[in-house]
Amino acid sequence: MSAVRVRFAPSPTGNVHIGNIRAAIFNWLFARHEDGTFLLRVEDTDRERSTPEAIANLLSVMEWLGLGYDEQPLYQSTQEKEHLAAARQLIDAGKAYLSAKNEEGRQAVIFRIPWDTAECPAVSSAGPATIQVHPDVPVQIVANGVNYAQVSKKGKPIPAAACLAGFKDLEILDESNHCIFRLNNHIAGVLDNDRSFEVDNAAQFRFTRRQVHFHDLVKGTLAKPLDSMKDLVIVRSDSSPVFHLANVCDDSTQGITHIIRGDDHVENTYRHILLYYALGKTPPTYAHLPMIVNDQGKPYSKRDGDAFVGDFRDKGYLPHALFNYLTLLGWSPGDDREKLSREELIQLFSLERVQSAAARMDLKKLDNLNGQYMAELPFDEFLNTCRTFAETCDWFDADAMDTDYFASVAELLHTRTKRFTDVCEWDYFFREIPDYDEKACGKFFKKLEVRAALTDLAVSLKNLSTFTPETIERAVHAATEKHDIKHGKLNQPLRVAVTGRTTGAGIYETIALLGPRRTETRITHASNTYFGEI
RNA sequence: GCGCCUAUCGUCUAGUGGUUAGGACACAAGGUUUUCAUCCUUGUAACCGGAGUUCGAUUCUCCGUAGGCGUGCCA
Repeated sequence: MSAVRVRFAPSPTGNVHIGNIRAAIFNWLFARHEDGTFLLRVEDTDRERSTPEAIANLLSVMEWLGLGYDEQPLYQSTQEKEHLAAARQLIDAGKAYLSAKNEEGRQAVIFRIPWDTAECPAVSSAGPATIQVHPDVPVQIVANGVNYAQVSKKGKPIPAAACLAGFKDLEILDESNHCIFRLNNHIAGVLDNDRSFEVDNAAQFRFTRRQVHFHDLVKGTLAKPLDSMKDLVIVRSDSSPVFHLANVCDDSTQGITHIIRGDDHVENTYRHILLYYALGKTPPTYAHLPMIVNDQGKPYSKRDGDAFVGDFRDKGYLPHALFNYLTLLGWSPGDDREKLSREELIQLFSLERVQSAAARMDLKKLDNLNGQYMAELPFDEFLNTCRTFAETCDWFDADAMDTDYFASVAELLHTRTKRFTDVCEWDYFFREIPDYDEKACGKFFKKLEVRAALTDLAVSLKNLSTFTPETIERAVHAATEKHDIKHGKLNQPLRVAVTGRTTGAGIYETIALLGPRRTETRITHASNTYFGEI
């Protein structure tokens, strides 16, 4: 086992989303490829929204997809003491401070983006910088940062704020370029919260820009200037730890070496890295995955019901088909292979090959892949799952069901089933009279000779001594010749007369399965109902 | 507004400083199947725009454009 330790850290607040589970899959694949450890951490600190049902759903979805985790899952709610201790540590070290009191007289804990970055190798200088400032709005320099107004293109003031650390060596200049304030002269007092300043008539900031940077395994080297960051709340005034703190603490205690997550977290990463160093830890390696978007190219929202993993299971997809399809969203093995076994995926997976643009779900392609997996499913397994899905269909009658007959239907349709929900369309095998596609009836029952041939067939099929695909084929052939119909031109009318529809398995096999009685009844029904007047 | 990220057929993607820019899904045509589906063959279809570097740019750089993410006492 290698030193690699990764985790999937969902918050159990409802159904598991497809984008989430894709992150889980990539973590799992990376861990297995590296012979490392894959952990589950349940971020259940949102007590209002985290429910036992959601946790059960999460666990069942992971099991369904075969995403086995190593070690016991860590429930974040059990770590609150550790989180608060970390906050205490930061306060004691002067790296975090308390907010102003709220109405109830309580205070939040705020992490200060560090002014002194000596111990933080992720911060580097980006050279001198200037920002235009609107003179109408006084610049405030206080313990929790700098408040000022930028100048819009139209010359209007736009409120802005950033952490103190963003403005190393800050000089504030007035409109005639005179320096009217030097932060370095006052920084100690400001940080200690003894001093604060309000500077009028400021026109420009001149300072040394510093930035946090890290190397992302997917996106390369990324950086963010400190003057676009603000100090952040790490413990709310009700004493509950905030995501950023909890996340960093737990990743640290779980010994996570690689954080693989959606790229909506890129911006958080800069803050997390700063937190790691402030806590005396070294941050892990990061890899940010592109988002999965809906067929409109938009981010999935709660309204995209299709996006829950459980829905794919309910819609009759095979877990490995979904798994395989999801690996192809934002990743490829580098050659033309697409249908890949789990072993192949483990062997081939690498974060370096992950795409950085968002990927769209293509349900058609998923269907195709699912059909491929479906076709090679062992028949017993196929049959059992068909049975489960059939039970949800309105035509299914558990008491009256002939299991051998059901199995024969399943066998006949096995290779043409793309999803298990297709089973519901097998209704024409089980109803006495199926629903008829009237448009198809109009089209295929038009010719007189076809009607006559079908009427003949109702009788000749009924009188067959043995009722097999071969004998049926001969009977159809005979009727075709007798009524001077071209080869094969009776098959579709016959199919419509017997099944009500234009597609299905081979028609002889279908009729053989239905049996002589039902066949005759249906042809007669079709004749009476749809042949109409001459 | 500001910061960051992204951009190859309709979709998922491969790929390269010089290629007939490859594959898959979808779509279309033909073939096999006396029928349906499968299957086989073929076809339609892409380097976001503009500059620059270069003998040569889809590939490198810059500027646009479009989209995404972030800018919370949400996660």
